[in-house]
Amino acid sequence: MIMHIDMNAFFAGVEQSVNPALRGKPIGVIGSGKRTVVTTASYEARAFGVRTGMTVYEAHKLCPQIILVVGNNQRYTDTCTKLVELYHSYTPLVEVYSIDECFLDMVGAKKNIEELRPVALAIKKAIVSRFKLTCSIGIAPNKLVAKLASDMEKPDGLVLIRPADIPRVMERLPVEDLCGIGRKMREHLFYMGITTCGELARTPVERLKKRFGVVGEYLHHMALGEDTSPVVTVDQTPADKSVGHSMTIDHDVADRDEMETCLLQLSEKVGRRMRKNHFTGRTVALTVRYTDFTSFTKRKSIPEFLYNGYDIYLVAREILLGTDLKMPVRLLGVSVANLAQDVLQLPLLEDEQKKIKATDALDAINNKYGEFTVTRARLLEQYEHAGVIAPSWKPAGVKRVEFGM
DNA sequence: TCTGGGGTCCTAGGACCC
DNA sequence: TCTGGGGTCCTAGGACCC
Repeated sequence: MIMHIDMNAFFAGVEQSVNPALRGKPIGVIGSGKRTVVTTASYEARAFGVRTGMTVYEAHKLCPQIILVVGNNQRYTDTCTKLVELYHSYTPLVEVYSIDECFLDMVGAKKNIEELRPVALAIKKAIVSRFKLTCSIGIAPNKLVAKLASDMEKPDGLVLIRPADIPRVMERLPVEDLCGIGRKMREHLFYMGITTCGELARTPVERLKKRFGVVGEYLHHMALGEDTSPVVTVDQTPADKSVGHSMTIDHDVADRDEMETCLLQLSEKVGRRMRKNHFTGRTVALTVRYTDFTSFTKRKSIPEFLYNGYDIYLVAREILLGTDLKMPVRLLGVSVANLAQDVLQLPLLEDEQKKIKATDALDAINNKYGEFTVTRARLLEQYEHAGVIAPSWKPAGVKRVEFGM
C-alpha cells in the first residue's frame, strides 16, 4: 500500500507558479555561474528536446525562445516542506526521498489497494489548487514498483499496479528502469544477454551472485518486482555521514593561491553548515576536477574534531600541497566525514572554548545579516562566488539532530 | 561558449594491534 | 627454518541516486 509522488518538472513548475509570465512558456531553471547547466526544463521546453544537464548553449540551440531562470533553492525547499505537511494529513508514514519525491505508506488507511485511487486524485487536486503544480503518482504494493508506476505517466499521471499485475509489468521492463541500475550495471547485464527484467528474473541467482556479489541477490528480487524496504520517516532517518560543498570555477585555475582561496571559501561554508547541525568531523576530503573532466578525491583524517571553517581549510590545503597537479582545474570540493554530534559539550581546553565563543559570535552576525557578512579578508574579493553555491536541498526541519553521544 | 552540486554505499588494499 | 588469524581504521576509487 505504497504511494510514490513525483513532482513534475519541480523547479520549473515552482518558478511558473510564482511568476505567471512564465506559465505555458518553455523555461529552463539554471545555476548562476558561467558554466551552468539546465537543472530542470519545463514541459514546454522539453517539447523542443531540452533536457536536464544540457548547457545553456545547447538549450538555446534547441529552443531559441527558451526563458532561462536562475534557480532559487529556498523556494523549492519551502515548497517541499509544505508538500510534506500536506502528505501528513493523509498518513504519518512519509519518506522524503528527495526534494521532489516522497513515498507514502498508506497501510491502515484503506483495506483494498484500489481504494487508494480516489485518495491519490484528492492529493493531486490539493497540490494543483494550493501550489499550481502537477505530479505523477504511482500506487503499488511496495516502494520499488510504486516508483516504477509514477514514472509511467508524465506529466500529471496516476498509475496503480496491483500485485497480480506485477509479473506482466516487469516482463518487458528494461533493466535500467529499476532504481539502482545505472549505466554501468546496464552494460554488464547487456553483455550477459540481459536487457529486460523478465530476462533478469530468469537468470540463475548463482550466476548473478558470482558476477555481482551481494548485489546479485538483490538484482533477482528487483527483477521480480519484490521489495520489502520500509518507508523511512524523518525521525527514523539516520544522521548524515558527510557534509560538503564543491564549486565549478568560472575559468580554469592553475594558480595555487587562487585554489587556496577557493578552498577557504568552501571550507567556511562546510563549517557553517556543520555547526548549524551540531556536527564535528575528523576526516577532510579534497576533490579536484581537471579541465579534461577527470577527477580524484584525497582524504585525510586527524585526531581533532573539526567544526571551524579555517581548521577545515588548513587540512584541505595540506592535502592540496601534497598533491602534484597534472593540469589546471575546473572544480574544487571540500567535504568532512567521520561526523559526530555534540562532541563540543565535552570539557575543553581554554583556548578551544575561546575559539568556540568567537565562532558563535560570527555565526550570530551572519545568521542575522546573511552569509559572509563578516568573513576573512581573503574572501572579500570572492564574495560574488558565495551565492553560486546551492544550499542543501533538504527541506527545513527534516534533518534529525541527535543530542548526547 | 563543453559538460552542476549534494550525497550514500561498496570494495579492496595496507597499516596496525593483539 | 619460513612466517596465523581476527579485528579496526584509513585511503582511494567507482557506481549510483536526486
